[in-house]
Amino acid sequence: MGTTQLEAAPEPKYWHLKTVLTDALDSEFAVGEILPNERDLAARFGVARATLRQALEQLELEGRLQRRRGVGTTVAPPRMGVAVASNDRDWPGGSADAWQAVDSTVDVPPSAVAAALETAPDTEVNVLRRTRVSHGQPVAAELLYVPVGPAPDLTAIDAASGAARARAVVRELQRLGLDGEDRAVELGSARADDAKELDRLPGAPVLVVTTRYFSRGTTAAVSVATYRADTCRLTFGDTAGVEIHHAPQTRAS
Amino acid sequence: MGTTQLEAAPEPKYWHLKTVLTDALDSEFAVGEILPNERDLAARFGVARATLRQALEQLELEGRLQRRRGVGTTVAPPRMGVAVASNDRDWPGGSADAWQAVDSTVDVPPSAVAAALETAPDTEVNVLRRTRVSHGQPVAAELLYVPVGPAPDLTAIDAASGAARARAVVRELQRLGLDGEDRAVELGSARADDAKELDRLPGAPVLVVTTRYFSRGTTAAVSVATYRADTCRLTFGDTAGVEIHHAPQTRAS
DNA sequence: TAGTGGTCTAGACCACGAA
DNA sequence: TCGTGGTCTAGACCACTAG
Repeated sequence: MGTTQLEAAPEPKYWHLKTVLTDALDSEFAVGEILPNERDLAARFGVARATLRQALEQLELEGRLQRRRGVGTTVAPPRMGVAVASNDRDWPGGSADAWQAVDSTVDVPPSAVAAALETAPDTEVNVLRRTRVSHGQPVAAELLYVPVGPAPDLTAIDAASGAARARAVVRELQRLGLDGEDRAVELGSARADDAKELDRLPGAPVLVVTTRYFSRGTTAAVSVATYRADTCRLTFGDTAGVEIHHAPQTRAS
Repeated sequence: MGTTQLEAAPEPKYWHLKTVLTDALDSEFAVGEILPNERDLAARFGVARATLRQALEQLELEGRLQRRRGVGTTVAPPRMGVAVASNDRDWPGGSADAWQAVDSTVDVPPSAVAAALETAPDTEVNVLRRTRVSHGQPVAAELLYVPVGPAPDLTAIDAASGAARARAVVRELQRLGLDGEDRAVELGSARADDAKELDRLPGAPVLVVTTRYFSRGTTAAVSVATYRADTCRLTFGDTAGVEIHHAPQTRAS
C-alpha cells in the first residue's frame, strides 16, 4: 500500500479511498493481517479520520475487513457459505442442523409474528432461543415461535432449565409432518441481545431470515433468524457447497 | 415527536435517538410524510448533526426512512416482498418474470463468475444487463452471464441493438431444459452503474443474489442480481405473498 | 436561488482489550 | 497502563432538487 496522494477527483474521497484500499487488500495483504491503525492510515492518505472511517465501514460491510475495538482492523477471510435451505426437509432440529438450543420461555410474540402464526394478538406461544455456529464461530441467533396449541402440553417440564425445555419443544415439533416452508430475507440491524450472541456491537448489519413452517394446513412455527451480514453468504438450493470467491461486488465502475 | 431531552445514558446517543425516532415513526407519522430537516432535528434533540445522521442512517438501512438529496427525508412504506425463487421453474425470462432486458455485450466475466461457469478464465461470454421493476419502481439490476458455447451462434444479430440481442439470448436459453438452480444471498454495496439503475447513490446497501442455472449437467448461466436492500424483502418458496408487517428487528433490548 | 441531504475537517473524549 | 476502534462535536462547503 503506497503513500499515494489523493488527487482531486469528482467522486467522494471516501469512495476513491475505498477502491484504493480494496486493491491493496487484494494485492498486498493476507487474511488475518493487521492493518495500521485508523489515525496512521488517515494521515498516510491525507484525510480526516472520519473520512477514512467511512471507507473502512463500507469495506467491513462488504466483508473485507473486521474491526474490533481495543484490538485493531484485520483482513477478513472470504465469507463462509451458510446453508439456509436445502432440498431435503429441514424441519427445525433435523439431521445436520447446526442449531443449538439456548433457552426457552412462553411469551406473547410480536404482532408481526402473531399474524404469521395466525394466532390472536395476545396469545402466548413458546419462544425458543437458538444459536447457530459454523466453522467455530457464531453466525446466527434465532427466535423460534411455536404455538402451544398443536403441540402436547409441556407444562410438565416447565420447571426444567430453559435449554432442556427448548430441546423438548423441538422434539415435539419434529413429530409433525412438514408440508412446506416459506422464507423471506431482508436487511436489518442487530438488536442488543442478538448482537451479544453474535459477538458484534448493537446495530451491526444482519440478514434477517423469516421462515414459516407449514404442517397440516396451518403455520406450525415461525422462525426469525438473524445472520451476521459481514461474515455470511446465505445459500439456498441444491449444491450449497461450491465456493464463489471474494467480492462479486467490489469493482469500481 | 416531543422535544424530549436526551438524558445521560450508558448507551450511545445515536442508538437512543434511533429508538426514540422509531417510536415516533410508529405512532406519529404516516407513510410518505416529510420529516423536519436534519439541522432542525439535530437542534431539537440537542445533538450534532453527525450524530443525528448516524441514527437516520440506521433507520434508512432498516427501510424505515428514505432520504433524497435536495428533497428531504420521508417515511418509507413497508418493504415490498419480491419473489426471488418460487416452486415453479423460473428459468430466466419465464412467465411472470418481471425482468426487463436492457443491454447485451460479449465480454470476459469476472474470475468468480468464470469459475462458477466452469469456463477458462479468459473466455468471453454473453453478458446481459437486465432490470427488475416492481410496484412501479426499480428494485434490482442484474448481470446475466451466458456462455456462448451451448447456445446457437448469435453473431447474426450482433448488429442489432443491445436490448434486442439480450432478448434473443434469453429466448435461446429458454429452449434448454432447466435441471436445477443454486442461490446465494449476501450483503454488498452498489457499484456506480448498478446504483444509477436503482436510483440510489453509489455504495448504497444491496442484497446480492447469485444464481447458477444448471442444464444437462453443466452450469448454463450465472446471474448476479443486486436488489435494493432498503426497499426489498426477498421471498423464497411456496407462498411468496403474505405480508409480514414492519420492523421484525427494531425493538430495543 | 433557497433549501435539502452528502461530504469533510480537526479536534475531543470514551470503552474496551491486551500486556 | 496504553493503544485501539467507537462516539461526538461544531463548524464548513458541495451537489442536487425544486420553485
